[in-house]
Order: sequence, then C-alpha cells, then structure tokens
Amino acid sequence: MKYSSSKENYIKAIYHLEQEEPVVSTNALARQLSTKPASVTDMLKKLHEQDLLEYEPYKGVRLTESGKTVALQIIRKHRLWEFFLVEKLGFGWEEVHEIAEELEHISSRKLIDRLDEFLGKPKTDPHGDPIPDANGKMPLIEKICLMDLPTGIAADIISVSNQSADMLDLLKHYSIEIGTRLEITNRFQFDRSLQLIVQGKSKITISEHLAMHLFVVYAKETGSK
Amino acid sequence: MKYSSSKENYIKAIYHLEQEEPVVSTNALARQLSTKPASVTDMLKKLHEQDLLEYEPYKGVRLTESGKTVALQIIRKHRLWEFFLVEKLGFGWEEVHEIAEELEHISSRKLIDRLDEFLGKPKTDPHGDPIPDANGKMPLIEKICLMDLPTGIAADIISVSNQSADMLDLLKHYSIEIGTRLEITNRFQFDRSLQLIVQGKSKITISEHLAMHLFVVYAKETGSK
DNA sequence: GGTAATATTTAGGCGAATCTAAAAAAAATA
DNA sequence: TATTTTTTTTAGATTCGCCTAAATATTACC
Repeated sequence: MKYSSSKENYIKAIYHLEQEEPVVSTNALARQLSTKPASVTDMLKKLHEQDLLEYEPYKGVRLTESGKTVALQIIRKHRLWEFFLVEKLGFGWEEVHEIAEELEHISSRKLIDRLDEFLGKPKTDPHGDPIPDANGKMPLIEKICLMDLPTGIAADIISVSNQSADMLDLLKHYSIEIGTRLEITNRFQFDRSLQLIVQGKSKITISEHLAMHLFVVYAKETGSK
Repeated sequence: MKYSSSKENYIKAIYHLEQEEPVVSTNALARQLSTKPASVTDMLKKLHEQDLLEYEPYKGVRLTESGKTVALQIIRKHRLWEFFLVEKLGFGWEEVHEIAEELEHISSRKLIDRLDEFLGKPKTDPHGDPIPDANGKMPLIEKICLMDLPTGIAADIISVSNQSADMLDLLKHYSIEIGTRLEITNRFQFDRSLQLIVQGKSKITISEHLAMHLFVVYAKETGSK
C-alpha cells in the first residue's frame, strides 16, 4: 500500500508523539506538523478510514498495528538515509535531517533493503537512534544514560554517536569500544554521572555527557531462561 | 527556486521532446506525460508565467534559457541517481529508471553535488546517457556509431553501457578499454559496421551492435587552435 | 477556397490538502 | 454545579493538478 507524503508525515508524527503519551491529541499533532487543528481533524478521518489509526471524535488517536507498521517503515527509511548521508557523503549529523525528510518518502522497498545492505545493516543512525529492521523490529538499543539503574543487566556497546577525536580519545582512556560489555552499578544524582563495570572487571565513572553518546544493546541472557 | 514534482516532470518532458523537434506540441506532451491535452494547457500557462517557457496559444512551446537550466539539473539528478543505484546498490540498469523518477525530485543541491563526488563524477549513466555537470553542461559524449564519419577527429572511450561478461570479452579481444583512443576511418553501409584505428596503431572493424555500446568523448585538440 | 479532420483551449468540476471562522464538546474552575 | 476556557470539529473556501465535454483555432484535403 502506498500513501501520500502528507499522510506519511502524519503517521510518523503520531508514532513519535505516542512515545510520550499513550493517546495523541489533535492540538499536539497540529503543533508537531506546523499545521492547523482543523486540517488535522480532516486528515485523521481519512487515516481512520484506511484503518491506520483508532479515532473517535474528541478522543484523540492511536495508531493501529497496521499504522505502526507503516510508521516503522518510514522511520527505517529516514534513519538509513541519514546514515548514508553522513557515512557515505560526508554530511555533518546536524544537517541531514531535512534531506532525509524528503528521502524517506521514496517508495521502493527494494531500494531501501539494498541501501540497508550497502550500508552494512547499521543498528543506529548518526544521532544514535535505532533503525528498525526490514520487518519493522527495533533493535533493543538505548542510550546508556537512559537505562534503568538497578538492573544488573549487562549491555554491550553497539555504537557511538559521535566520532570526534576527543570522543575517541576519551573512550580509549576508559577502554571502551564497540562490543565492550558494561554494567551500571550507580547513578550519582548530583551530576547524573554513571558508575559502570567494564568487561566485568574495572570500575569506572563517566559523565552524563559521555553517557548520552553511548548506545547499548541488552546482552543476551546467559543461560537461564 | 523550487518547483513541484509535477512541474519538474513537464519541464523534463519538454526538454526531451525538444531534442526531436524545435517546438513541442500540446498533444506530444500529453502523450509523453500520460495525461490529457487540457491538463497540459493548464500547466503550460503556469510555467509560462514563471518564465520557464515561451508559450503562445496554439503555437506550441519551447523552454527558455531558465527552463533549460532547470531541465538539466533534473536530468543531472536523474542520471546520477541511476548511476548510484547500479554501481553502488547493484541494481540492473533496466530497473533503475522508475526509482530515479522519484529520486530526481529531491531538492537539496548539496546532496546532489556530494553524490556526484562520491560516485567519482561519472560522465554517463548506466544507459550511457551523458550526465550534465554542476553547471548544467553536457559532456561531449556520443555513441561512437553516431559520430560523423569523415572527421578524422580522435575520440576517447569514456564508458561502456554494458558490463556483461560477453561484452568485456569482446572488448578485450579488440584491446579496447576506458581511455582508449579511437579514430573512425570508414562505415560499411551494408551492416553499418565501423572501421577504427585503435590507439593510433591497429586497424579493426566492429559491428554496429558493439558500436552502439561504446561512448566516446571528443579528444582535446592536440596543439593547434 | 471551403469543408472536414485534427489540435488546442476554455469552461466547469473533482479530490487532496490546506486554511479561517464559527459551532460544539470537553475540561477546568469558581 | 454553572460558567468560563480550551480543545476539537464542522462548514465553507482556496490552490494544485488533474479530468470531461464543449468551443474554437489550425491544418489538411477535395
């Protein structure tokens, strides 16, 4: 099924707003899309007819499963194109969003799967946001600073959203690289710095600033189900 | 200046039709764009108001200089994206046109210039059609079978529009590769085969079929102005 | 040169996506 | 709870790109 760019933008916006609150209001959508509430109502009715969202007047909206699937495909395209722009064409990560907003509406499924392949099936975009796979499944990636504290669950660094020399310098200092296993043991509220165990051995403390750039994927359970 | 995808398609279609006949008719355009003559008339009036073409009712249209500039930028984008799809993503040359029809409307100038760079500033797309440079200038490329005969002007192979094993095999046989200098000395009318001098030395005869796939750029004048 | 065939334009309409202004429902508050 | 404020929807218009049907201009041909 193919949808207009405009519809795709609505679906994507609803998806993002749903991350904050379970039901999305007409006004919130209008704000997000820089449009007027009346226009939103019109469009919601159309999207509802296509079963992309649950909508009852005055009650706000939620994406249906089918709507979520569409949203994830758009997000996949957006983030893969961003990755391409930065890694292959040398754009700065701040300047790619706008271009990706256009590219995400290119419809060819084959194109996006081949692009994914070409880029090496990246797990996150240049901003560190996770890229859904071809089936729309998000990798379980989080900024380490957002992880729940008392889990004791180990996590592996999967990417670093900043490749500056200064960043790499710091990572080297802490002996952190792609694949390093980390475990959070404490979060100091004063500056929100994190205490970590690196590779099950050394104990370190890192700043929130650094933590914001470390993306981790939860490590597979070790044995026990 | 930015134009809608629809307008860009009109401009591109007019540009292509102008290659055949100096003035483009409403009907020809309608046919090309799979639309109705009445719709074409509507659009021509709008494009005329934007000074993209010369238009007087019942007299057909021609692009203005400004219209041509726009057309060439669209063609540049189309062909660069085709090159990308084939060379980087591994698409077959037959399947890229449709996707490029969408990609050509992505507006970022910086994107297309970086893409050009990334691809190595190719001179032709996978079908062998020339790619305008950033200023809209077409490289002087021709299928060798279309070159005027008694020129004696040398030309360098700049690309080959077919990368099959059979093709490469044949080229190897003739010692022709990218950069090889060719000079046409005769065209046999019976089968339109061509007699060439390769690298100023060996004399060979190639079929029209092969010649259709050899693209050449006129060699720079050697010394004399 | 006049008439028939063809090409083009005009007139009026439609769907998509937007808008403003006004009405109606829901929420907040006195 | 009654009233005010806020949110949302409805009603009616606009622009864009397209359509069909009818009118008009051009061209081709007897």
